[in-house]
Amino acid sequence: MVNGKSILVIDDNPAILTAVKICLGGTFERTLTLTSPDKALATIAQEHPSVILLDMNFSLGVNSGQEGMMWLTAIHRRFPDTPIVLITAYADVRLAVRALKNGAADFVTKPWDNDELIRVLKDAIDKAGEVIPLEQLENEHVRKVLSKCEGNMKRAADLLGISRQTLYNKMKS
Amino acid sequence: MVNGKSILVIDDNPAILTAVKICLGGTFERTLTLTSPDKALATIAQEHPSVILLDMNFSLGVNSGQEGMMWLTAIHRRFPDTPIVLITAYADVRLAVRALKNGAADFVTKPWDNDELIRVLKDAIDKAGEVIPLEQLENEHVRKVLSKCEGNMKRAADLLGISRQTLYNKMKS
DNA sequence: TGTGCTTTGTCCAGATATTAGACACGTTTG
DNA sequence: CAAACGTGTCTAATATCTGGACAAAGCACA
Repeated sequence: MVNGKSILVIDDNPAILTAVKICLGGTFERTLTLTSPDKALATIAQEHPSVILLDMNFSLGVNSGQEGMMWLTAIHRRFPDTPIVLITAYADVRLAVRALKNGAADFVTKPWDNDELIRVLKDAIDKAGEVIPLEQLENEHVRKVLSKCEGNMKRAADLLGISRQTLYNKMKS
Repeated sequence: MVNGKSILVIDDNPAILTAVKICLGGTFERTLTLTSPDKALATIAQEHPSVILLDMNFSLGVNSGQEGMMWLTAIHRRFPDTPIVLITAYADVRLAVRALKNGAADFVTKPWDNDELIRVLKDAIDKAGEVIPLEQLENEHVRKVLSKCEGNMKRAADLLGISRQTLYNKMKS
């Protein structure tokens, strides 16, 4: 966990798994693979991969992506800190949108571009690693709510669950 | 602003504009339209629409969506509280992903389904209207960081920019 | 196995922030 | 106009945050 990044790739096609493994070998210290998401949760719990690359289409013939979406939500709920990048052969905008709304870090389509895949995975890890100081988070949220209330400090304070004076103080700084 | 929701539709095709206007007439109290995003910022500042429906492809022949993406970021930066739903004729997954990452509330493709469009727009408004109390936001963030630090409270407190004891207190509640 | 370094849980006392309440004043609204 | 509402400001009690300290526990590594 000190510095070497690891990745867990889940795809039911062993050929893809091999290809990805070779492609990512130079980037990640360890590349774990699974041909089925069944044991994904256990594997993640044990190995703590830095990022997960999850194929959306399992159970041959079912290409709606329901399967992958289900696993995405399951994994994301269990490990909200581990970024999940989805990959699918069926470029479906609606699916991609739904995936991102369900917590996916990114969404790429097959056939993929190696460099782009690596960039996407790195970005996902970087973004997941960022930690926003509490005060900054607070300030940003306060400003957002205040602007939504069109400057009405009383209402904003109310919505935020703090007193009006406290909101004053927070604005000064 | 009390209850009647308004929408601003930006599309360079007047026919689409008319179609959308009719489709949304029963849902929104006011439907504003623009055939070019040039005056979008001014219009938004003046009219405060509840949601914006923005077409991605202006300047005929340029279909990469760059134009729309530019306007998305510009509008989103200026009015972060106003949800922006993108619409495009060119179903491009990569574009959709980038749009969502750039702050779009949703992404739909032409031809659209009226009911779905209305649902998406309503969702966008609802989501934008939600206000999370400051304490809840704080707690969620603290727990996230703490789990990312694998329970190491000293490091978590450090990353959060608070003292270790304060983190203790926050955990108790 | 032992030695250092880090982390933990707990305490303290001073500094800072938050709170409810109050007040005069300006603005909105019916 | 009058009532209701928001603002800016103040106070005093309360709560929270902070740095510092301490022994004990955990861990890394020779």
